[in-house]
Amino acid sequence: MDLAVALERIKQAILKREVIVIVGLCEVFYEGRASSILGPGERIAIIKSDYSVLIHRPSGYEPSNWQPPDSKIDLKIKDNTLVLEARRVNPSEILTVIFHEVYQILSWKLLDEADFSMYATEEDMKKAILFNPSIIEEGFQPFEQERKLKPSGFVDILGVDSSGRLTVVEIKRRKATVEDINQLVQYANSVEREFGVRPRAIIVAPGVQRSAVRAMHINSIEFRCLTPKKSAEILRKKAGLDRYAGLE
Amino acid sequence: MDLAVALERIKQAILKREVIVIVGLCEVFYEGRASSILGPGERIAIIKSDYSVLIHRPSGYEPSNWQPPDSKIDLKIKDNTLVLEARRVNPSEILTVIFHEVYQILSWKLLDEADFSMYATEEDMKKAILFNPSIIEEGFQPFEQERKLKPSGFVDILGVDSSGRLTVVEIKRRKATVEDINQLVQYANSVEREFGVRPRAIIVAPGVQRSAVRAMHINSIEFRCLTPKKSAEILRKKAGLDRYAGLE
DNA sequence: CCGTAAATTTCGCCA
DNA sequence: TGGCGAAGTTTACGG
Repeated sequence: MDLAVALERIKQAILKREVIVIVGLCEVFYEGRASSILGPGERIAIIKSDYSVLIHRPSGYEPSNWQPPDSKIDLKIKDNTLVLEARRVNPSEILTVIFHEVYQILSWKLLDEADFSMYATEEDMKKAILFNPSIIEEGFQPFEQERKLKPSGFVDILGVDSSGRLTVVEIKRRKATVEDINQLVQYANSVEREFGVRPRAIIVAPGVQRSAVRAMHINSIEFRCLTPKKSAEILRKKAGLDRYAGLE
Repeated sequence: MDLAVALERIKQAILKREVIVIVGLCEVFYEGRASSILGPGERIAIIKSDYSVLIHRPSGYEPSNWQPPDSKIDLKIKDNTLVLEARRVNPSEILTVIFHEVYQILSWKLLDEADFSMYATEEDMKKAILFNPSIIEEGFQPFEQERKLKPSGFVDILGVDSSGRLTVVEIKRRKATVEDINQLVQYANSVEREFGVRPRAIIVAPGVQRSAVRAMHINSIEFRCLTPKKSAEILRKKAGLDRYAGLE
């Protein structure tokens, strides 16, 4: 495909706020927070309506190179190549794609206003515990969420157990790591400094990594098993009850 | 575009190990480690040669949904829609894309064997320090890298200073956070338990977040400023010297 | 704009 | 295969 024609085609599509797919033989250079060089190869470049740029190789989930939304896009012909530059400031970064050949250019005005809903997140686990605190243990009463701690950090849930003892709850949607345990210990320390009493500290997660079990026991951290999926089920049941209540 | 034709076109392209781009109006469902629902909208689906699948909305750097390489891809016509399923085991996950309309299907056999080279990584920072330890301080002598610690974690560089004192070095390519400081404190504790002496602990990074400065001073962590870019320059100079030595 | 933490994080290394 | 940590992580949510 003639590069001058390609350039004009891309410029028009950008003006029309279309999503553009460019297929061709290119080299890619990136300079910014890091630097990278990718030698010649056949790839797909995507310029989205929000001026984000993606370079995808024929394999792999991740783009080899990219520029996030609102990058400044420049196009030019140089030395019989089509040069695509996408710049960003703060951090100052530049992505340069040099097309030696362009096989095809496609563009579409795409309309996509749909909501994206995600379930079984850590947030859902927290909601499930707040809806049914006995997941932690019988008599547990949450009284605060996302409490900011003195030096830094946030407690997921702060509450009291059936005997009135202050309890710190940390939630993870994946197996708890030694880092997670250390973090919870820090949080418990902060809470102790602030409240003047040593709180119970409970990690809620689908499991605990083997290497974290030691740290858990040493620091008297307790564990409750809860998966994101189970939490989502609890919330679905709650939603059903709410709807039923609404129909009465 | 006729959906039966679209289906046949995609199947053929998969057999030929081509990279496929499908543009159309679709809904997307994901069920696995989490769940998500994305209502109808116009998007680009990409099936790569390695059987990874990406769903890209008209904006944003990240795909709204995806399946990593080696997913099992199934296609069928159902209720006047084209259904694309990409399954994965371990973790068990399924991505379902329901196309109500397919505007265009494109596919190419792409050849891309080029090496991807990244510079100014944390690894480069470590190499720069090992090449020129005076970056840490005059007389610093590294004697081990990536030393495994007892409960968990790795020390980037272990060495001795000019007075022979054991020194732990942690490297970060970005401003050090309070989490990074805590991690280094844990590492220093581990090293102290193992060697029986309290080591110096130095964080090497382009800077320290304001909130982390307190934690740094409290824990007697020292700071040396080094950027990934500066490290890459040092390594380039070294490469130049090596080449020069080779020519002599 | 900084700080903090989640993410279907992915990816690569190494035991 | 699982653990471990980096990443140009990105993104979202506060203050």
